[in-house]
Amino acid sequence: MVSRKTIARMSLYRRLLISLRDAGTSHVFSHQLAKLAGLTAAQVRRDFMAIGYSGSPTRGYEVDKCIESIGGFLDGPRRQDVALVGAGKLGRSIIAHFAGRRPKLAIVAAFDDDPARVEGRIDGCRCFAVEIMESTVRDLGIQIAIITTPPGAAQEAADTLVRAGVKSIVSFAATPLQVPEDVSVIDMDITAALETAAYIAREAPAAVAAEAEAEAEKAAAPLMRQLDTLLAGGEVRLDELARCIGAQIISGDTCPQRIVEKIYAGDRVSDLLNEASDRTLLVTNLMSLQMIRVAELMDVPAICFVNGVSPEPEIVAQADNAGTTLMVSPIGVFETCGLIYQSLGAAPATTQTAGATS
Amino acid sequence: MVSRKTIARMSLYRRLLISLRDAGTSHVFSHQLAKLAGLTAAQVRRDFMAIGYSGSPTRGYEVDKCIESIGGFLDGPRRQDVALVGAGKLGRSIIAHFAGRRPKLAIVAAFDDDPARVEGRIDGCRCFAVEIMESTVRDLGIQIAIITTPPGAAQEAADTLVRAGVKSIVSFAATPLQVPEDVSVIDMDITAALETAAYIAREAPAAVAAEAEAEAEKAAAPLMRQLDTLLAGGEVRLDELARCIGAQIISGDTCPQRIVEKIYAGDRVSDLLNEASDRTLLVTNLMSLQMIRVAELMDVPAICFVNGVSPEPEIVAQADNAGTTLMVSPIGVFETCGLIYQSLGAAPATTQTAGATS
DNA sequence: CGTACGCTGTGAATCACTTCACAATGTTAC
DNA sequence: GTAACATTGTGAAGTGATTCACAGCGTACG
Repeated sequence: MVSRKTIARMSLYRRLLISLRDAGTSHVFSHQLAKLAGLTAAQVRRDFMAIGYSGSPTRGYEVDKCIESIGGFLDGPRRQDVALVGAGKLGRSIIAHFAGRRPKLAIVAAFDDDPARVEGRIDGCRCFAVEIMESTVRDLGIQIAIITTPPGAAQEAADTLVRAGVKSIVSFAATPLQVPEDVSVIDMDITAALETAAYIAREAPAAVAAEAEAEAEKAAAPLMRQLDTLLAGGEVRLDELARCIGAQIISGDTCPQRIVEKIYAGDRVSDLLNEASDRTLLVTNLMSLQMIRVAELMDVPAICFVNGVSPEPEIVAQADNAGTTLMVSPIGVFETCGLIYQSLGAAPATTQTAGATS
Repeated sequence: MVSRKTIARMSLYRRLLISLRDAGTSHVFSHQLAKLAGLTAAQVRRDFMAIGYSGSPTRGYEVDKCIESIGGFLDGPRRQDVALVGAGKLGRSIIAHFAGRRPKLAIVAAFDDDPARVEGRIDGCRCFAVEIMESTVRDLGIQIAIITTPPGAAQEAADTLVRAGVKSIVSFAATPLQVPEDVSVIDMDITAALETAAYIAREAPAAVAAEAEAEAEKAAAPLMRQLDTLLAGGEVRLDELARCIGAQIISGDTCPQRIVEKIYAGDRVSDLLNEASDRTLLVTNLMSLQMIRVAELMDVPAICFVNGVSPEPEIVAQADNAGTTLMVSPIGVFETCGLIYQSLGAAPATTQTAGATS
């Protein structure tokens, strides 16, 4: 009833929503989620409609409730176990990827024909010989499998799995699998993906005026608001900007030449969600891990703390990890904004020193 | 003009055709190729139409010519180089997967932030530090990249790649990437794929009566889901243990002196897989053949049923066969565990009545 | 109290992709 | 030589997913 694509998007929404929740956001609008997911707002609303979750016209969607609703839809009432065939590098990296991630969905057994790999443990998942795969999978009642074998072994593995009662297979093998029609295969064809990428890279019709236009439109659209946004006409490099205000770059100095064309001063997460972009410098006096996370989420390239504080190592680490440049201005928000404003040269006044942790 | 899906299928067709050629086939009909690819004949014909390759109404498509035509469409005139960011297990397995595969499409450089990986060679592909990624990618004129970093680093990697001139990215990161619109991203979301598979496996029912039955059986199985793992420090012989709790040994009395140092109480097979060893006594109230098989698989020396049940002959036979000792305690799981615990002599509390499938 | 706003939910329209259906065509059988 | 056949190539129809566009609604603000 619900399409496969919608289901895949649900998985994505949930991950995004969890990030938002961890960042302290309680409500989110469809267009914000759409931006994060790289989709349209209408798409997001339709998808939520499909699982019967409703938001409020004024507040948007409640993050917690929404995560829960998606959970009720995606997760079954019981835990579902997964088997993996082919414990090579790819297989092992997938096991590692899921280890302890979703409690309701765990790769519990791996199978391989290489005796060297059998009987070992890979990230807490046991590896068995393929010979016992059919009986084991059947006995464990496993209905989901991942195939990461070489192409030659994939079909045979699939046949065995189907006999053992598997209903759904994710295949990374470079071979299309023939299965009965009550079994479904999700094909992750890496070769096809790369070759497609190559084609697109080559035939990309050198984006033209269309893009410039769209970009301009986008920049123009979400501007004016009563909040503390200082909009500069031009663009500035981060390192230049830091120099102007006498700020010290603490972290992420690998790319100080990133460009900034907008400044947001404050710490209201919800405003940040609306205003911030990958060209926004965030000036804030709230030094918290949460802030870094939100910045990361919104692709904000840099954060400027004020009053000469020294961020805790944990914060610096998180920023480093996220690739967010961190700088500290020796002066306050107001003065920092003022200085930046001045150095950017003119434009009327919208500068404000607002904030207060929502 | 040609859709992304069509391009991906081209890649697949070519691989299938190459297999056919290697098998000595010179001509192929659309319906044959369709069967191999898991598509319809009409689809195949349309796709070939898109690249302007024609077959003969009577002989079908000429394998050699067809491979050539697809090559002319998919491959560029020059070799296209590919960069890979994130040389973890997944990254390395992808490098290995493509090593020397397609002459026109080669992963020529990998990048990682772990110094331990830098400067090494992975299947003939050099690994560099991320710091030099932008300049290197630009200098090599690379337009295609694969991202296999952890989610936190993916966006930054993408930004750097875009700055370096990359036009097309294949991403395995669990984060949607924000890129300018002249750059395209092919998302291989493994998490979404697996969760989709799980959903399909679960909702797939409706097939047959047999399956409905199986479903019902399964629903009944995990009734007693609170698993209680009682971990004892010491070692005990099986026959001693049986005596302590007043259990009757039914089968496998050949080696009752086997040693037990751990007790697992419950019937969650997936937990069993992780918890059980050849020194674990399994206390369970689920008397099924399946349980015996799992025990056998894990080399569990003994199973203790509870509430004084009488196992069916079939079950006893299977246990005998497997050399698994079978005993029946006259009391319930909780009491059985308690008694054993006590008899093993204290140790503070590690008894848990945990579980409950959230 | 009323007006204006911005968001959600959703029918309808659009778009993208796949399948149908059949004329055109070369091959074989006789 | 021609009738029967199986297959291709393709316009047209169908199907499924996405986007548009707007009614309805709850809130904020005057």
